[in-house]
Amino acid sequence: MDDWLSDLDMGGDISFFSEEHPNPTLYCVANETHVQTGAKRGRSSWETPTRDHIMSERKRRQLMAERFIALSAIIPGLKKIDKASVLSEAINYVKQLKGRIAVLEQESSNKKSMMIFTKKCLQSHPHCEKNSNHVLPQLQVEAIGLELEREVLIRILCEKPKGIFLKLLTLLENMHLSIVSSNVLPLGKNTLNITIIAQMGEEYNMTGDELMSKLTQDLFKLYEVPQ
Amino acid sequence: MDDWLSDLDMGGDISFFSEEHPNPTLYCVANETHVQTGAKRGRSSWETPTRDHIMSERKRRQLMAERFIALSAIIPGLKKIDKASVLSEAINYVKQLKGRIAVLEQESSNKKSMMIFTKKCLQSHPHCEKNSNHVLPQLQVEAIGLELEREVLIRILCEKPKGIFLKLLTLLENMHLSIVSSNVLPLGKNTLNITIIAQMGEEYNMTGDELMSKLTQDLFKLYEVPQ
DNA sequence: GTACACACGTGAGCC
DNA sequence: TGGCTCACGTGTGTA
Repeated sequence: MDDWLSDLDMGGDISFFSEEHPNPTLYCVANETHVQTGAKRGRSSWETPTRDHIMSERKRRQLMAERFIALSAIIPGLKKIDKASVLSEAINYVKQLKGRIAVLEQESSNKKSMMIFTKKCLQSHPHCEKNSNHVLPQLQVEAIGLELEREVLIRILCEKPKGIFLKLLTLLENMHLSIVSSNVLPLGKNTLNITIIAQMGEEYNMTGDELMSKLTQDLFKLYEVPQ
Repeated sequence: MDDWLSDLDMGGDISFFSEEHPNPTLYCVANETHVQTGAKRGRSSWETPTRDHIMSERKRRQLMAERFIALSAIIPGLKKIDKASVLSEAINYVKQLKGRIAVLEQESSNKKSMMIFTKKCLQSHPHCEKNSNHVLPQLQVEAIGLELEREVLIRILCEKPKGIFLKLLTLLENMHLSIVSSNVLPLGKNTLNITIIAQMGEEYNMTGDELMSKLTQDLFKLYEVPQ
C-alpha cells in the first residue's frame, strides 16, 4: 500500500506549481492530468481560479493528512495504519478511555462513600485495637472530652479541603465551644492533622454523641458524603 | 459547505452502476466524467477492471465517511463538523481524556499508596479497669503511616509524665525517624496531647507493627506497666 | 495478477 | 461573488 504517512513530505505533493520538480514521476502524473482536462475544455487550466482551486484542495488534503498522522500518533498499539483503520481505532480508543474514566470515577466515588469516620465519644474506650493495614479514610473525626474540666480534645485527620479549618472553628463556635488551643500539621502531601482543644460553655451541656453528631454532620458535608 | 454527514445515504453514491438512478443529477455527473475519460483512452471505461476499481474506491470512501461520522458522534461539543476539524477535535479529546485519566489514576495511586498502618494501643489505669468506659486511659498511642511519603503521624494522649516529650523524641531518633513537626497541647490539668510527624529514613524499613511495638514498649515503661 | 490504499485534479454545493 | 468542503473517478505504488 501507499505509505501515506511519509507521502506528506514528498516533494511531489507541493511541487506541482513550483519552479522545480524534485519528483519527476509525480510531476508527470499531475501534468498529464492537467493536459487532459485542458484538452477537454479547450482552454488552459492554468488559469487562476483553477490553479487556486487545486492549490487550496491540495492544502486541505495536506492538512487532513497531518491530522491523520497526529491522530495515529496518540493512539497506542496501532497495527494497521490505513486511514480507515486509524479512524476506527481512534473510535475504539476514545470509547476505551471513556470506559476507563468511568471506572476510575466510580472507584473514586465508592471510596468517598466508603469513608468511615472513627467515632470516639467523650469517653474513650480503653481497649487495644489490633487493626492492621487499611486505607486512610478521607475524614476521621475523634473527640475526647473531659467532663470535669469541660474540655474537649478534637482530632481530625483529613484530606486537605479548602477552608476546613475556618469552617471547623466556626462550627465549634456555633456549638458554644471556645478554642483553647489548636494546631494544624500536614501529613504527606494531601493530608492534614488538626488538633483542637476547646472549652465547653458552662450553660451548654452536650453529650459526646451530640457533639460528634453535629461535628461529623457538618464536616462530612465538605466531602459531600451522605450521612 | 457540503453536508458530508448526510451525503452518505444519498442514492447517487451507490447507484452509479445500479439499474436505476434515483438521483439523476449525480448520475449525469458521474456519466459525464466516465465518457470523458473513455474518450481520452479510446476505449470503454466500463470494462470490468475499471468498474471494480471505481466500486472499491467508492466503498473505501463510504467506509471512511462512516468512520468519520462515528468518530464525530462520540466527541462531545463538536462545533465544526468538517473532517479536518473532526480529526483535530478527536486529537484534543483523546489528549483531554488521557489527562483526566492521569489525574484520576494519580488520585487513586495516592489513595492506594496511602495504605497506612494504624495502630492504636490504649493502656488504662490499672485501678480503673472496671469502669473504664468513663475514664481516660493513662496512655494512648496511635501511629498512622504513609508508605509513599514515608511519613508517620504519631498521636499520643497521656497523663503528664515528666520528660515524656524528650524521651519520645530520643526514642524516635533511635528508630531513625526524623521529626518534621511536632505539637504538644495540654488537655485539662493532667493530660497531654502530643502530635508528631516524622520522616522515616530511606535505609530503614519498618512495618507498622515494628514501629508500634518499639514505641509502646518504651513508652509504657514510663508508667511501669507490664506489657 | 490482483487487491488495496493513497494523492491527485475536478465539478459541484453551500454560505 | 469567492472561499470553503465534499465526493468523485483516476493513475499509481505496494503487497
